Amino acid sequence: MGRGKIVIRRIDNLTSRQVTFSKRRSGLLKKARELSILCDAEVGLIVFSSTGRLSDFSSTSMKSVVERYNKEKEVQNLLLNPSSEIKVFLMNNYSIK
Amino acid sequence: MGRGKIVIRRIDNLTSRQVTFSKRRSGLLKKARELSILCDAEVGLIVFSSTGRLSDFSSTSMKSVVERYNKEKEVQNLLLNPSSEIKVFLMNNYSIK
DNA sequence: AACTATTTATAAGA
DNA sequence: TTCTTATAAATAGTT
Repeated sequence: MGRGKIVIRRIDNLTSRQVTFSKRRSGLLKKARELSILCDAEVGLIVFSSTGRLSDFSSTSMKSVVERYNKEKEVQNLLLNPSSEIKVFLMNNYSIK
Repeated sequence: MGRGKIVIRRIDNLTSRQVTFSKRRSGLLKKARELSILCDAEVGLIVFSSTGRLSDFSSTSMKSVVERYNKEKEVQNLLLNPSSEIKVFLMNNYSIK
């Protein structure tokens, strides 16, 4: 989106990289916020610049988003493990495959 | 960006909300990835749809992004507390204000 | 920090 | 849901 098309690879020039970071970080945060509002989604976004500066957005709180993420990943891991006794139990007792 | 301009508020119609979610989620994940590559940034993005489905992107691992985030927030909290002895120590011994 | 030419994202429609 | 397309929005390169 701009005067020219670009290839998605690391920008070598430091100044250009910082300018692009500044512009795109704003855009990304805006779009994260819009998605959460428009679609009633829970969103957490963490960005560290190459110089280590932190930007973040969360529709609720980052803590709750991350906790929910960790819980979901635990469940996914259980279900991904074919030999998991818990998976077998869930398959046998619920509609989970 | 589309046939008409929209206001950023929750989309009432379920179908429209799901369609918009699908499109914008893709766009957001893409832009998160692009930012991390172009600008050498560490990015973590977590999205739960209104039905609870998880999407995520992380340039490194979500675990490391979240750990870095938590560390940074701890430091910020220390520095934000004016009476913090640690802050006073840092101010006196380093160039931190 | 602004400006704009273009690209990209996407809202609405098929 | 997938594809299309007109238009809005983002942004790359410039000033």
